[in-house]
Amino acid sequence: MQDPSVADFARQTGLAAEDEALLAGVPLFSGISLDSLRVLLADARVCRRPRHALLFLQGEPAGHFYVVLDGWVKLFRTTPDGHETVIAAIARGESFAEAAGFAEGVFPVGAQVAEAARLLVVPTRSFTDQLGRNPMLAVNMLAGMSRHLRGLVEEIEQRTVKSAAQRLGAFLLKQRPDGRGREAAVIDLPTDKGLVAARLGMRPETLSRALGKLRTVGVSTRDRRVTVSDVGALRRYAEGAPAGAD
Amino acid sequence: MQDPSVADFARQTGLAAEDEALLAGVPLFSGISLDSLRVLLADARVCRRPRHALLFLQGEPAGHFYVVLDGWVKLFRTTPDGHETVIAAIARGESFAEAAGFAEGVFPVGAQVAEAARLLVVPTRSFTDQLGRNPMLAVNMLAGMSRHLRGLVEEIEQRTVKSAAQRLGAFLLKQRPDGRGREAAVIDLPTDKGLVAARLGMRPETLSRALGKLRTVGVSTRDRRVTVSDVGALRRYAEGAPAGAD
DNA sequence: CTCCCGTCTTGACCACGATCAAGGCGGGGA
DNA sequence: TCCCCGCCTTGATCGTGGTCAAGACGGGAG
Repeated sequence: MQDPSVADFARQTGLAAEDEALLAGVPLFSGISLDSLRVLLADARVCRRPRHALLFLQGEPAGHFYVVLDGWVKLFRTTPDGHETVIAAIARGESFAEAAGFAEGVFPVGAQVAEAARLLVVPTRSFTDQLGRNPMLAVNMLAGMSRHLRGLVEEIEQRTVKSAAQRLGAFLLKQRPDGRGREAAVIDLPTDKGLVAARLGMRPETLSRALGKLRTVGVSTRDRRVTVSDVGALRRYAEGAPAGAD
Repeated sequence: MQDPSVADFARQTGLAAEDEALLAGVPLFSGISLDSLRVLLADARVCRRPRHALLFLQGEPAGHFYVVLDGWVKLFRTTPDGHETVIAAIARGESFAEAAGFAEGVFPVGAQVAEAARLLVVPTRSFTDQLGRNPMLAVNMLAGMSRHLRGLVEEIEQRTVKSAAQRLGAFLLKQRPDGRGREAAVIDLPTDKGLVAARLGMRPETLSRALGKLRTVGVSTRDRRVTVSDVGALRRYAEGAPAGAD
């Protein structure tokens, strides 16, 4: 029972039905109804990019921003002395270069596909046009952003309060395809360990050692495949006090 | 040569002329013209509160948010085991509880005046009303917020890359009343050292030791009075590599 | 098959800041 | 006047994670 305009929306943008649920969950869009989202994103388009594809370079003029529908994207900055530092690793269901969504400018970092990706590309122009036409939409978006801002700040600040192993545990639990459960689980890391480490704000060596520590709570690894023998125990460890995992 | 409406604005809100410059510099309002700000804040009011005054408690319904025009405000959360932890220390020229500005809800933390304060109180209702009436204003605000978000994240992340002493140095330089200069300077800490430590994300003991380290670049302390013998040297230290301050 | 290279792991070491503990100093009240 | 109680400083110790260095492992090309 679909409104024809919904079908149009899907056809024009290239979005699959299940993508809409994902979009509704993007932090940037929290507080915006699905109907409003369809209006806001009428001119957005889906595109696919293979691993290692360059999306844009630092300093390039920006006329659009992105939502990751699938895959991973790496944001990086090229240091004066040549090599690149990873600024962030963007996962499915997250947006990046959002600042380019509200005002044109230049991209402050470069972006490269780390795992073959499906991306939603949103042009700045039509996005701000629609926001200007729907004032309450803009206000809702402000509300969502300020909530998001608080969350982000808290998350980054707790990088000091949670140990590397705990953060890794929380990350693993987020990757579980099936939402709930208490028994065993097998998780395939969504990207290579180096990038997972960057995502968690640690060095690859530290990630390796963190995986080692998690062995005491029933986590074993082979290449990218992680086996959790007791999800409940891992959850308790990830949320509990940094030290004693008894 | 002042527009009469400007005078009205000042009379109604209780804002002094020099406060407007401060407001224009508030991160939340970056990207909004002064004229628009006057509209947006028409229903805001200035109030004074003495040291230790409680502004609101965690969980209270929120119908307004604040801008600090003078003084300091401490945000805290009361832990289950009784005593409070400082979440943030808000300085002159910063806003807090902004999330309450876009949608009513409850305050997620408590707020107490740490140094006698002049505050601008902005009612949620009239604020969102005005935003709804001026769509481009909301869009500009979104642009400002997303820029601010990036800045905030970067600042917090560099808590890992800069040492405690460097962060303290940068903080001291920000406190200088006179903008530029290379010679000596005397700086009075804006609040007690415990709160300064919280502001910089460190323990009081660490602040004390950081002041000790700064002695090697010509910084001396007596109570709240800090004397910098060579501002340039301090700046170089604060911005340079974490280690060798030779 | 062998060589090479990139990814990952492991070990040794170190710097930083948190924590615990012990005092110094100063101001306010009885 | 004395005492007490904040605030601040200083010392000793410790856990965490970054860094440097050395291999292990696996896949692809020659």
